[in-house]
Amino acid sequence: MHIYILLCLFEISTIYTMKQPKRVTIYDIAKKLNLNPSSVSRALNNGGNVSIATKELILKTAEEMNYKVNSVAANLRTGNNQTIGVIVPHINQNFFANVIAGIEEVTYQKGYSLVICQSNESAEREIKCVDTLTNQHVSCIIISVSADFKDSSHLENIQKQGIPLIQFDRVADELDTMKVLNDNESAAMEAVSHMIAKGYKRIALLEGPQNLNIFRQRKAGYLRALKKHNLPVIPELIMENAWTKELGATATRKLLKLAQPPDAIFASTSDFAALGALEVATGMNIQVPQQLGICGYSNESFGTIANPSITTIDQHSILMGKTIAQLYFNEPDSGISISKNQIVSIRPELIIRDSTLK
Amino acid sequence: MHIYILLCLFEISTIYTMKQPKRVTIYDIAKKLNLNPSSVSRALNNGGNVSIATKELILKTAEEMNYKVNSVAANLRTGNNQTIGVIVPHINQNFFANVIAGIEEVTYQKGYSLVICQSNESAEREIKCVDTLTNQHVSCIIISVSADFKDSSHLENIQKQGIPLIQFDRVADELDTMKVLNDNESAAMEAVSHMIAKGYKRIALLEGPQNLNIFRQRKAGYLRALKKHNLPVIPELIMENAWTKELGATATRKLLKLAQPPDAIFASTSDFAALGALEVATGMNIQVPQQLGICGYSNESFGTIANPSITTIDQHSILMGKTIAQLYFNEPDSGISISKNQIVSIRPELIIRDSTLK
DNA sequence: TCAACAAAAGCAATCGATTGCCTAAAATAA
DNA sequence: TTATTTTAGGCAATCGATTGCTTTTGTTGA
Repeated sequence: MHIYILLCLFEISTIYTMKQPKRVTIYDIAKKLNLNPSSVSRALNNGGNVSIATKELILKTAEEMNYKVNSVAANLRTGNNQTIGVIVPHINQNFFANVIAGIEEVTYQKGYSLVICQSNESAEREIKCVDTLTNQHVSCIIISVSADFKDSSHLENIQKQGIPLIQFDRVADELDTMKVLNDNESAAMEAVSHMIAKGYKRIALLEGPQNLNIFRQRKAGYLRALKKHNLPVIPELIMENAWTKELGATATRKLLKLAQPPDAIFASTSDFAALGALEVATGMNIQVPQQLGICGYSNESFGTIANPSITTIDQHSILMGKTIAQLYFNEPDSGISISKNQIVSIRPELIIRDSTLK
Repeated sequence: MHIYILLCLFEISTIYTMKQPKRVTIYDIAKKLNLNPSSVSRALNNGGNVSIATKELILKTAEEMNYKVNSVAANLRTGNNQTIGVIVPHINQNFFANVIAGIEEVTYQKGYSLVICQSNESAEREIKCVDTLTNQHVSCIIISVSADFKDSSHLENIQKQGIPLIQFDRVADELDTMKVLNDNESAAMEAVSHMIAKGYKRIALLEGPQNLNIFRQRKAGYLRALKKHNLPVIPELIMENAWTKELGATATRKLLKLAQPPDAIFASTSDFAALGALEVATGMNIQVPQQLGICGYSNESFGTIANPSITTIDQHSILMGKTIAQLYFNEPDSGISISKNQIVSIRPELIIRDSTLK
């Protein structure tokens, strides 16, 4: 009976030990070696004022005791936590996943880690993400705003807290921050000009939410191309909010039912919308590209697989991510650069495939 | 001249202020209200021992002074930082991006944030990621190991530090941790059985690196299906390391050149490999699915777009992510559950499309 | 052998929030 | 009115690493 109870207690203490194993600190190392914690700290950080002999002893003991630095404590003291926060609408969208991969590639080299948040296209949630990251005192916040974006006070607040802010792709234009952008207008203009050159004359536009700069810019590029080539702007060919495959399909159905249907569609929102358009056209026995040209945006992986393959615009997303991170590291210490409204523009690339080759 | 210098100093101090604006702490609030920091802390955390009047005053003042809690300091004191670390081979692969999105959905609800690392399929880098996360004292580490995975001492070390560890998809079988897995063997068996039922008799296997459990399991499922239906195992139809589109294409070319080529290919590695196979077959004027059946794995978005559409296996990746996070939150405090070798298995789903419909 | 100096190691404050314990004040009961 | 109990708020230690300053030890040169 006694033995049973003893075993029980032993069990409980084991569990407790498992839950909260006391982690080894520099104090433990110091005590073991009869040294002062400061010496241990200096040894571990390659600081001066430690003899080579004790330094090696400390390093060896730390290794033996399985010591791991507590970055939380170190960060509190030094005030710099090597962490960068990233806020995107969705982690699992190709473009954003690639940008993050690009950022990570650079930050990893520098020994920084990334904290990722997704806003789910909701402004409310975006604000919460910003709060989380500012509370954590991250070294920098990188953001592409949600579709639901309304006002930028939460972004201004980041700056007020003294945290460098880098916006990319979808940005609040009016805010004076570092920005890494695609030249959407030029890309759209190039795409539409290409279609005009191929002989398309009634080019429809599938546009995205106009509160986002990127969709405004793409529309501007579309309009500029028409103007340049003396083509009229036909309002009934401009379809609002067609930025998913389904919405793209719906918009295309409407377009193709017009008395004077378009002979081409520029799905400025995404390749998904372009795919929706393609499927609708194919379903109606309309020949692509002969009767209808289609151009997408974003260079999704399925673009080459579709039949016909889809002309699109590549945004160099991984490069974009790398550029963002480099922008931070090139000027990490200069307070003034933050206010200089530094903008880096990446030139997207038109990828011509079969869907516009009449 | 004096004025010039003064201006200069002013400039410099401005820059300095921008770089390191002193952030408002509870001490600032306490001083302003002639209170003790402890009261401020209690007021902000809804702790007791503060009158409603002072509490409201404190909250109002905190708001006015634009106070943001310093989570680093709070975490150091409480020892619990609401952060979960995730290590995956690549952030920008569909499957992993979706799993992360699933994890994030749950952790966000709980007020936790995610630190994401990618191992780039390198064991060395994976170890560094583990170090970073343990140093940060994250509350939990979630990992899917790299293709380069050799030994699991770094994972054991996570447990030694008392950090709960959840492995998913690609796991170190021998380690006693929580695991969330796909039932790869059953799924593979189901897929191959389906092909056999459709009349395919010489089914080739494109297999992945056998140091990864998932590829071993899929192979086992393939073998079990053959055995069950009394089909012989033909070694020359089993192709090693065919786990990208290119490698899948190369393997397929070899297979189709055999004296007795296969009449079906099970690309157990990915839809990409299946796509490679499909393109090679199409290029050789071999009819899919009439002359050659093809089945992939992972349900990539292009599966429906390919011609013919590709039969595949959906891994329910977002659900998997959610399950992982829930597993952590259901048992966050129970030391014993960690050692119970808790395994959750998610049943993948065979998605039959045209590429196997002879 | 001793002064002068350099190197090594110790001391103690600090970062900012949290929390157990204690005291003062207010509210209630006797 | 006094005794007793709540309630509000203050004090000080704590989490673990870092770092300026001081003290001790060791080395070099005279």
